[in-house]
Amino acid sequence: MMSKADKVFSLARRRGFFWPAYEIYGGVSGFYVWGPYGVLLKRKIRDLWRELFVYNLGFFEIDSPTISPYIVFEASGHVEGFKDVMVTCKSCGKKFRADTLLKEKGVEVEEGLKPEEYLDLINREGIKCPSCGGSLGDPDYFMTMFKTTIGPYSDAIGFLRPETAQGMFVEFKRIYEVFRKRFPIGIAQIGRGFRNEISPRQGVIRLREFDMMEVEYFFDPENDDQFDLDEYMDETLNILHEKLIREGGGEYETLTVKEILERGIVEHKSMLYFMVLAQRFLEILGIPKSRQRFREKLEGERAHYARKVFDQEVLLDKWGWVEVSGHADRTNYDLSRHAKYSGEEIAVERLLPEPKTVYIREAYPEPKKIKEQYPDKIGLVMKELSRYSPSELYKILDENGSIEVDDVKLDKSFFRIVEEEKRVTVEKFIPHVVEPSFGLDRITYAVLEYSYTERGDRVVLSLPAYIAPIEAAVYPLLDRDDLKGVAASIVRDLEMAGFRVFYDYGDSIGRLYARGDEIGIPVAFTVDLRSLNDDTVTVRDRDSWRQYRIEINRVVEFVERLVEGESFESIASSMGLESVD
RNA sequence: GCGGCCGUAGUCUAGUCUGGUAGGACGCCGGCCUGCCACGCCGGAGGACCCGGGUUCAAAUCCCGGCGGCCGCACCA
Repeated sequence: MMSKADKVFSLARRRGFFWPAYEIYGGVSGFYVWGPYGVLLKRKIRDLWRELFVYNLGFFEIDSPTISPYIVFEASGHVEGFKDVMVTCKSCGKKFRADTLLKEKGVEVEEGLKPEEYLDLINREGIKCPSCGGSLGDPDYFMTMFKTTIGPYSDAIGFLRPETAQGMFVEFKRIYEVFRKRFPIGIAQIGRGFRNEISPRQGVIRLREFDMMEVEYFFDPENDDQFDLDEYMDETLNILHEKLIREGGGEYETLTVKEILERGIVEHKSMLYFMVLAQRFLEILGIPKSRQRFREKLEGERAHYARKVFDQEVLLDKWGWVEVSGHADRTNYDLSRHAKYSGEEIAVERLLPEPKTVYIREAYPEPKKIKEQYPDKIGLVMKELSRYSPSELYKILDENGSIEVDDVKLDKSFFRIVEEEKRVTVEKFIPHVVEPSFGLDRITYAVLEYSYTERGDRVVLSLPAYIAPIEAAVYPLLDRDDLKGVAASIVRDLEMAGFRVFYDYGDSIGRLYARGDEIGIPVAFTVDLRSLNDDTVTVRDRDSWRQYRIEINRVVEFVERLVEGESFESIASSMGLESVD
C-alpha cells in the first residue's frame, strides 16, 4: 500500500509540481525542482502570506543578499552554534557529538575545543563507543552552513544564509531611519535559505536550499500591545506546551487565546497574534485546525538565539507532525550581538513614563591645547583617547587628576569638562524581536497532501480555487474545428480577464477532465454541438462533477466569483443555471 | 555516515535465485469511432537494464566499488 506521500510525490513528478533536481546526473539529495504548476501554486501561497503577514499588518518587505561575509554569522552566533565536533564509532558507525560524549562520562570539557584536542581527551580518558563499546574514529568538524569565498581572495570567507532573518537585523538601523524612527516595526523577507543537512531524505520536506517567509517584529517588550487580540479571545489553538511535555504527555490540549494569555503559556501578545494568524493561514490553504498544533520547544531543542519557541506543526500522513512554521522570541539577542560586533549603536528610543533628571559628567579632549604642548604626539594621543567615551574620560580624570597616554600626562586643563543636570524624557533600548518564520516548500507540500483525493481510480487535487495554479479549463467535446473555434474564443476571454487557462482537445472528454482534475483546475467549460446553436456551454465542478449549462458571456464572471472564494453551487444557483443530468 | 531493502522505455513493472544480449500495462504518435467522465478497435515509435570495474565463450542476472532512492539509527542549530 502506497503512502499518501508516495502518491503525492508520484503525482507531483508526473504532472510537474516538483521533482528531484539533477536527475540526469543521478540526482543530489536535498535539492528539488519546482515545476510549472508547482511554481504557480507556490506563488499563490506566497502572495496569500504577503496579504496576511505583511500588507494587512502594515509591514514592509526587504530583499537582502543570500551571501554574507564571515563576520555576520560570527556575530549572530551561527559560526559557533552551527559547528559541532563529531566522532564516529569505527565498528558500529554511530555518530556522537564529542562534547556531550565526554560530558556524559563526567569529563570537564571547555567550550570550543579543536578536533585534535578532543582526540587527546578521548585517548586519555579511554572513551569507547557508548553504543557498542568499539573504538572511536578521529573527531572532525561538522558545519551545517554552506561556506564560500567572496571575490578572488580565498581568505575572504562567506556564508550562504541559513535564515533570511539576519538580513533584517543587519539592516535594522537603516530601516529604522527610513521609517523616520517609527516604532514598533515589522519587516518581512521572503527568499532562499541554505542548510547543509547531513542526510536529507524526505523530499521537499527537508531541503538543503529552500524558501523561507519570515517576519521580524521589532518591539518594546514593556509595551507590547500593537495587536488587538480582543476579537480572537475565544479562538482556540491546539497547544502542546512545556508543562504537558514534562508531564510525559504527547497530547496537546485545546485552549482559547484567553486561557493561553491568562496562564502565561505565551507571554508576548504579538507572538500569540502571529500564531493565531498562522493557524488561519493554513486553514485558508485547506489544512483543518484539527490537523494543526503548536509545540513548544524545550531547552535543548531551541536555537541558540531563542528564549522561547513554538513550532506550528501539521499532521502529515507519512512523517507525522511536521514543522511548517516557527514562532520564536529572539529577545534582543541578534541586535545586541550585531551592535557589539559592528561597533554601531543599534537602539531605539522609548518615552519615559516620568521625566527624570540625569547628571552628565563628561570630558572632551581639546586638540589645540594638546597640540601646543605636544606637537609631535598629537595624532597618537588623540587616537588613544578616542578609545574612551567622554564619560569614561571624566571618571579617570576625576579619580586620578590626570590621564597618561603614551608617556604623555594630561591633566584636566587639556579637556573641556561638561557637568550639568539634564531632564530626560526618553531612554534608549535595544528592541526585542518576535519572529514568525515559515517554510514555503513544506507548506506547499502539505497543501498538496491535504488536497489529494481519490475518486474511484482517479486522482483529484481539490485545491481551494483561490490557490489553484490554473483557474479554468476549456475543452471541445469533439475534435472538430467548429467546436474548437468556440473554445478558443472562450480561452481568449478568460485570458484577457487575467486567468490562466488550460486548453486541451483530441482525447475523450473523460480523459480531458481527468487530466485537469489531477492538476487541480477547479472548473471546466465544455463546448458541444448545442453551443453552436444557443451560445451556452457546460460548466463542470472538479470536486462534485456536477454540471450546469451557462451562457458563454457569463463564463468570466463565473470564474471570477469562484477564485474569490464563492462555492460552485452557490454561484450556479445565484446565476440561475440549468442543471445538466 | 552505518545497517537492511531497492534501481529495467516518459510512468508502473515482469525477468535476477537457476547467466544465453529484454516482455507487459499505462502514457506518447498515426488512423477509425462524433462519443459528457482515464470509451473501444487497428497500427507505430520509444530500452547501450543507474554508473564503473571484475568473473565468464556469454552478465539486466554473479562479485567488488561508486551514485541515487526508501526504511531504521544518527542528524535536523
